[in-house]
Amino acid sequence: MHDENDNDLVTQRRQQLHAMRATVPAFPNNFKRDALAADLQAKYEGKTKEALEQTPVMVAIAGRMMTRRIMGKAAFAHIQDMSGQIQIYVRRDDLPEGHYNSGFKKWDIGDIVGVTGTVMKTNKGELSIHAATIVLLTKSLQPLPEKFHGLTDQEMCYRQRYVDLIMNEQTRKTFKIRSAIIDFIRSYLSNEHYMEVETPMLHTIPGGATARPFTTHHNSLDMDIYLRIAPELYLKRLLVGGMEKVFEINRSFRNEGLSPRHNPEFTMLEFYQAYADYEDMMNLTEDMLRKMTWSLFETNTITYQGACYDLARPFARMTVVESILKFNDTISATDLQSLDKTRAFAKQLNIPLEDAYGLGKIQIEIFEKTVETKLLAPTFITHYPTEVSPLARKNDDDPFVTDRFEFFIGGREIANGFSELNDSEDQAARFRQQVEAKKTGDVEAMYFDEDYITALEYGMPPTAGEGIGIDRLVMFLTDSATIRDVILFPHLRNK
RNA sequence: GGGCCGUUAGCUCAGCCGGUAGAGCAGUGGAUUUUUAAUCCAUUGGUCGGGCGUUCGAAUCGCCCACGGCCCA
Repeated sequence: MHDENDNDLVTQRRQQLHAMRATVPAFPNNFKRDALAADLQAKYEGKTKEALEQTPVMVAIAGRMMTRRIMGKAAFAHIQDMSGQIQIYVRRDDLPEGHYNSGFKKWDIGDIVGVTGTVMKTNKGELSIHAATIVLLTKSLQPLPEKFHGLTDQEMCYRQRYVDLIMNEQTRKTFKIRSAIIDFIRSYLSNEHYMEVETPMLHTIPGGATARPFTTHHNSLDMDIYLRIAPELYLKRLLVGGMEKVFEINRSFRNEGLSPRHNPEFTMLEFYQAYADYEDMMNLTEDMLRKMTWSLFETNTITYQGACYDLARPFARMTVVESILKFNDTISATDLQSLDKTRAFAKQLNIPLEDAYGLGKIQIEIFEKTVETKLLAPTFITHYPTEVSPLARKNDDDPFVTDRFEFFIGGREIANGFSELNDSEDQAARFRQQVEAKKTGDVEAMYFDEDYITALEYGMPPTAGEGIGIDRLVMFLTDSATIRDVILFPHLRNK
């Protein structure tokens, strides 16, 4: 930010900084801390004021000054570091000459300081550091939001996440949990002997999902390329190569609208396991989520947006058709076998239909409209129509559907998995259907990926795979209403 | 895409039957050696999101636009 944009508060602070530059190194980097606020709280909270006075403990802490109360020749302030906050007690006569009046008293809330001193307790019982020295490590030029209400403007929280993180404990907590979730996934899969891999984000043929890609251009090759919409087809090439258990925690990109559940870039876990089927994936998912919640919260009961979810109980399982019947009294199982009757029912629900839609696609439209948001308790929905599952293996008993499931919790899709289609001839036929759909105007339909077919022709073992939406999972486990609350820098329009 | 709500000091918010903009916190000056939303006295600070219109006069009424939020598709 330039001087001409400064308000009075910034101008004052800039003047202080300029005055400081003239006398001392303004941004020193030689202060070594040896303690974190939360560790000190944990270690010394139980000690009495007297005990701490009898055996003084010297520590060095550093962090941002969040509050300050000056009472003449003594003052209190709170210092915030990555672990939490701790109070400091600063007395003029206990500091080197000049440090109090010409230093500390002139600094501002928001400044980053280093403090050495002894651990003490105040008369009111708050653990504090009695400062022996205090140095300014970084001058903050921008004033922080008000101490009591903090930053509440959601737009500002997203646009200036750094301020949100400084001010809001809940935001810090959400992203700590996000990190812990990803940690847990890595260790869980690693423990199951999965190998973490990295596949391209720049794709010459976007594939692995039905979605519109972002397009960009490679200058020296003079070719259009796409940001990946999913890593699936590359991961399955690795299965052909003999990597029998792989996973990738991937950023994928889809060129679609923004919503409380959609960000144009999002994080997915995809994992694949040879000699497994979709039921193995469901079992793994159930086990992993149960252990995850226990590992994170030491409970399997999760509160999300006021509702309670028990992940200890077995997750429900039902087919797409069963779920439609459960939530729609006015259509029968036989009707759902009939294209005409199902189409009429969808029209009754005001679902816009294309002529090209077959029975399976219409069933899924009905499912999304009437079932999805009602799947609150953890539920696997299985037997997705082959028409809408171009990469999934057909069911042996009923080729109209595939060996596929999606997982729902809180009315929201979290995961999608299936027994993989490893019949190269069937896959080629499915791709051709997708290309036809694209010709008739389906912008989300897939391209024909010849190299992927070639890979399958070398032989991919029977395999099952799954994708889990990490952002949505984090939303659920952090009680966040929107995806923007679980992405550090969510996409917003330019102001 | 449609509907509703919001945008006023650095932050959190009043003001909205039109009559020259206010509080708290932060800041500034002063008092204060155990405070914790510290306290006490004094005080600075605003293109009222942007534009156009109505009017003698618009933060306030109307229209358009931008950004955000919620709901619906």
